[in-house]
Amino acid sequence: MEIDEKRAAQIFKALCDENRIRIIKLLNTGEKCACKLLEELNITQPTLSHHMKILCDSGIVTGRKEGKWMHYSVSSEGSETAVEYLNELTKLKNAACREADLPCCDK
Amino acid sequence: MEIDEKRAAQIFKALCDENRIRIIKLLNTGEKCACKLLEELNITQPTLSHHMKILCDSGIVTGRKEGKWMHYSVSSEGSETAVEYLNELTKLKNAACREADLPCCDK
DNA sequence: AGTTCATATAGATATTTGTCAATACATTTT
DNA sequence: AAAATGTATTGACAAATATCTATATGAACT
Repeated sequence: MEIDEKRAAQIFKALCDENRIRIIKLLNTGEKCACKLLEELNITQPTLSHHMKILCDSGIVTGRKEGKWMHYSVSSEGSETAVEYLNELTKLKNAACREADLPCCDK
Repeated sequence: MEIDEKRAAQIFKALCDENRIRIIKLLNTGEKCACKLLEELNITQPTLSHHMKILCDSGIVTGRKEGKWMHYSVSSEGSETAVEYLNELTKLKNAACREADLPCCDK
């Protein structure tokens, strides 16, 4: 897999705010509506809406509108992508893949 | 595992900048010294130093000083922690773990 | 149609962040 | 000891971000 830096940054940016981490933890046990999330977080409704947009745009969370209510849940597809990106980034490439496997700065 | 929001945010914050993603990609093929990284990135030396600090503080990268040179590599321990955090956050808890497994906003 | 309620958007603001130039620090070499 | 070299720190600044209040949008119910 080829890592697109911009896309990777977007995905991890969605995860780099404490409140968004809390939101994902709340969605961890299943779908929840915005009003439920709002009860549990010390933020205003527009702020929640802002965070949900970032989470949905990243693909990690999906939203479902039902009447007046928005229901959010963790997207298994989106989070698999995130995990793949993280694995691909951090796993050491094997020797066959390396061209630059030379001692560095051996001056 | 219990997710510490602050720690999780720190880990993912390290990954949410395009240049830091590029740095990790460069470390993907093995340890590299700062000067080598600097050659490949369109940033100044102080900016690189700043990014390396963030990456090291997050645990994802480790640094090794050898004379004048700093050698950086992806920490397998740190990146495993990151993957664990991401998995723990995004995997749906099974029914036994849920207390709140009720339809939400069923008004 | 008008009211109510849940969510989204707009605009303002304080904080955080990425960046650079200048300088300090530390280690090697002469 | 002095010069050279690689990296870290400081201070400044512009851009991005998280937050709020106020308002708009949209859907359900009288």
